[in-house]
Amino acid sequence: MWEEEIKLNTIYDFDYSLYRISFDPLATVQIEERSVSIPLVMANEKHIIHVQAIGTTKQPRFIVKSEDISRKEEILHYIVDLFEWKKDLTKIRNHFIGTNLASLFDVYPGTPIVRDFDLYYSLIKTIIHQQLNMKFAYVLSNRFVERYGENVDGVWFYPTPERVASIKVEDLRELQFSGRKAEYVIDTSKLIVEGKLDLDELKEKTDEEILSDLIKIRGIGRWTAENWLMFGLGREDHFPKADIGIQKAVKKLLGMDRKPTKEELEEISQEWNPYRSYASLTLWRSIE
DNA sequence: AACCAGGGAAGAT
DNA sequence: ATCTTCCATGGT
Repeated sequence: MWEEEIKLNTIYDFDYSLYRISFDPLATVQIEERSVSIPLVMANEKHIIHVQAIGTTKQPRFIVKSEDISRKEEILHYIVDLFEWKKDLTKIRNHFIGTNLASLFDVYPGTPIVRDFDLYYSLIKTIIHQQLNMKFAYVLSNRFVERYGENVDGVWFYPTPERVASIKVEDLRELQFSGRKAEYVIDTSKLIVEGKLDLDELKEKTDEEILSDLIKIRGIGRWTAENWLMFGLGREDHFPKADIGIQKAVKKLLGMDRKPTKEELEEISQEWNPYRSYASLTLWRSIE
């Protein structure tokens, strides 16, 4: 067992991270204790990492704990990367002073990109959630994880690509996946197992390269690819104009009586560059 | 009961 | 290239 205290030199609203993570009913978030237990597979070993906030948005401090002392540095590196504790959110908030999002960034300072714990999880979850309301989306996700994933000491480890590649469309139909969605999930997993899709390799490429690579895969469109860039990789400058939540938030922001058009979204997002992902996060947050 | 949901593919123009 | 239709199922 080891434990490390970490102090940040930026604003950072970790309670919002916990809130977002808790959208997933299978996530092990303790809101009162301000902590989360995170599953991490490293070199085929399963680790559980406990992260607890002990500071404030203005002065963020955390305690990170886990078991395996021999992996301490690697695990800390993963956590700092996952929660983006080296990003300067103060600078990013300042970028929005004087823009059309100034008031929202005033209400919600230090909103981080809340990244998914794992690249494969992020992609498959996004495919499963396509076109579904959040409630049913998580019902499907949970059935999927409970049937094909693994629970260790109360923490769920997401199904592996190998496991998912071996299941059949009918198996997922039983969980109330549509046939099409079942194909997308299984076939994408097969691509990964066969080495035709390497998410860790993709990570090194530019946003544009990743988008064009992912969109070639059946079942992955622009919305899914952009979501993966944001929530899988934490890329800073994406504005998912196709997302219904974003459209609603902009409609509310501008007091419109209809959804904004693509052109209008393009127009108002210009001044957010190069931090459009943070603008998107804050917009989503404004309607949650 | 009708329309929507943090879409995408395939077909039609 | 851009617009429509279909897919599939629960939520409101």
